[in-house]
Amino acid sequence: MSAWGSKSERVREHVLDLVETMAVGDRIPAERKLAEELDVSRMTLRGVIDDLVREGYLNRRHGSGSYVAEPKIAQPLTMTSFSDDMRLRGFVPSGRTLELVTVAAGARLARRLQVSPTEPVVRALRLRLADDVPMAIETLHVLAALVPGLTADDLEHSSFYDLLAARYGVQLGTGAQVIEPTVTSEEESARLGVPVHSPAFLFERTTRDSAGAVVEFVRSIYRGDRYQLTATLLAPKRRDQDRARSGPAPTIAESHS
Amino acid sequence: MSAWGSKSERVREHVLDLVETMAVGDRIPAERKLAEELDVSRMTLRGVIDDLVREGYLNRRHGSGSYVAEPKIAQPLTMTSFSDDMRLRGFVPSGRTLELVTVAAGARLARRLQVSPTEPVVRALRLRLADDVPMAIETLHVLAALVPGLTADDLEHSSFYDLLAARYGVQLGTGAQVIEPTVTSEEESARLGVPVHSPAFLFERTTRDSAGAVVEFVRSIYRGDRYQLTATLLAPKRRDQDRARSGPAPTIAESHS
DNA sequence: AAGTGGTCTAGACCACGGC
DNA sequence: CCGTGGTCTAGACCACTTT
Repeated sequence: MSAWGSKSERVREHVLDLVETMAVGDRIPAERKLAEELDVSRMTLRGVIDDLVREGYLNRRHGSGSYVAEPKIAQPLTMTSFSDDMRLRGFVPSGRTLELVTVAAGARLARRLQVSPTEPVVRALRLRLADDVPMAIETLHVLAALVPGLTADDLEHSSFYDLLAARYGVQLGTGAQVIEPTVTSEEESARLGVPVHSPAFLFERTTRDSAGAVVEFVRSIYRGDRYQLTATLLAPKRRDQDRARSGPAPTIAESHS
Repeated sequence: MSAWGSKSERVREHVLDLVETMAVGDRIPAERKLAEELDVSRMTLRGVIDDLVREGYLNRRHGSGSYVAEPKIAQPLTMTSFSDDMRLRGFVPSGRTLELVTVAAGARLARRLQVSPTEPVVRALRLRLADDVPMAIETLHVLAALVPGLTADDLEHSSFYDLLAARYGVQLGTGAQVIEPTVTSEEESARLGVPVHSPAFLFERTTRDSAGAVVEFVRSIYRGDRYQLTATLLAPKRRDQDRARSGPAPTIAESHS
């Protein structure tokens, strides 16, 4: 996976399109057949299918075939915005921008964003709703220089990550998110419509672009009565004895209760 | 990856051993060279290295080489027991079994374990400590028939998963873990040594064996002041337009604050 | 230019599932 | 039995990094 016009990319699109036209549980064509149809070697097709299986689109059954997977109840958490996440789960996302200001980063935030403390930073406070029910409060910090002309309206009507890509040409790389349990403050409780000191998740996310530069720092409070995390644990690959390192990483997913 | 004596398995062990003798940042031999040394094709070796990269042992640099990766600060969460997790992080794990009884499953638990409500079930209540500091309270449920002769002492001196494998011949498959934010009850607070209503994680884990049968149901309370979760988000694979499905799953890891 | 990983090929044989 | 996925091969050529 890398070059845009690579054979794998093209095959991936084809197979993904195919999967989307099929029903859950349907068997996709045999690898040898599909590879020939798409004019690639079987190994190339297998690489693509391997990815799709890993991503949860397909299941393999040795000796039987590859089948369109059940859409996960708990969708994997991707680096999408809240909006995309909610849509993925069948909710209508919306948001209200409670605050949108440009301020100097300050010491703490400057360290997070890896910039000078005097660097102008856009701080946006957003209430996030799913089906018009408050779900989370999000505080977004992003370099002002990176998003000239950003308005509250932008944030309410499109995914911030879409904006970053489409308008500002920022290609996202990896991100790290720390998750802690917390309880809501009075202000948070009022905004979320939950009792004070309700259990909640605190998410702190630092996102980088594909070059490794910090793009944003986001602090979110998710109400614990409507949000849960689901981790799928995989059996570790056997190793004759334990080492100082660990096995395969499990996946995590968000879901609603 | 599957058969025990497969070439990939053997190669994996070799490369993993090699990695462990090298320092972080060292470059491993070139693929062509290493493949020849291990008497496999380059493609086979690449498959193994792909896995190791995914698992965080190695980093690849196109045109340069593959390098021993920095041990992750936040180790990936594997299907290990609390004991192994703590050891992995440099703590000395210990535990006190507060209760070990055999009871009828009852309606709720029977559904979780997928057995009859009258089925005898071992319930163990354990206090988990890291460096002698209470870290979590764990309630373990497992079919009594699966673990004949299990004693409180067993649970204090060895990993339950090790026990399952070594003494009872249970091979673990996948597990699902739901994570919610909560606050500690008075009893939990007392046992963990934290103020009442402290933020905490509630973990509910259902583990299956390699055949898909439910092995255990575990409910754990982790104190939120000493435990946090870290999710590594991966950039989604590009798709010309958004579809009803999502991209690659991120990894999650536990770490201490 | 030389060396490295990235992609792809056109086969081969094995292991499992279902008819 | 046959069709399926699982593994593996011995190359080829491309793209990138380093010298």
